Amino acid sequence: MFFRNLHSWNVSPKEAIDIQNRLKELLNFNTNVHNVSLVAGVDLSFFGEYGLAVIVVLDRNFDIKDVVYHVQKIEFPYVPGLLAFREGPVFLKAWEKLQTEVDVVFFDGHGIAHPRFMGIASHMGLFIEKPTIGVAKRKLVGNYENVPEEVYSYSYIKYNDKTIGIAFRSKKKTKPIFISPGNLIDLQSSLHITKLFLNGYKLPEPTRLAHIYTQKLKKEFIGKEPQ
DNA sequence: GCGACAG
DNA sequence: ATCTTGTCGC
Repeated sequence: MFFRNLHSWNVSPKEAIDIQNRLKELLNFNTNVHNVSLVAGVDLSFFGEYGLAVIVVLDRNFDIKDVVYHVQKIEFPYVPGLLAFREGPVFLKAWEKLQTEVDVVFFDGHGIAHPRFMGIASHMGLFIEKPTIGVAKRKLVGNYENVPEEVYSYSYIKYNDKTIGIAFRSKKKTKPIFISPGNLIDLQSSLHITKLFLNGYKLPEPTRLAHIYTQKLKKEFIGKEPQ
């Protein structure tokens, strides 16, 4: 699949922050996402010096239509707020291998619910030029009021007087998940489409399945390839 | 200085 | 994310 390379990945943490501040001006949330038939879920696993990215494509019946993955060395350290610089390069290599056209892409991490509105879902959204949604298991920045215990209840995440996402109770007796738009989609649509792909678990099916593949493929890889 | 801190 | 088994609760 195609993607636009907006900058070099061989940068320092400080340069990465400058890039994020520059790219955030390119984000667009005024798009209407209609006819969502195929979506993709992205996740990564790690072993040794390597990272393994998986992209799973699903239809609205949760049937798997395609799966691609890519393994390569990880160059950037994990720094809260700079996740895209660690996982982005691996994801993009897997994205190049994808032959199936999708309507929306779910990422395991935040979209604009980020100190500079450039979480991995937003960052990758600018590269692949497709609607992206960030679904994280934990908060990065912002504040939100207590989310009622009732399923599907939610509260908005505020950061510097701006609404950046939603803390959403996706399953009974489970902590909320954090949903935020990446690029080319608005907050309400992000919530709506995420609900569309929930399948009885805390995390939406695209991301949940991508995670399962990421763990399974890693084990196969460790057993075959010499390290 | 202290607390927060995606994966 | 990853290192790792059982265990408490719904």
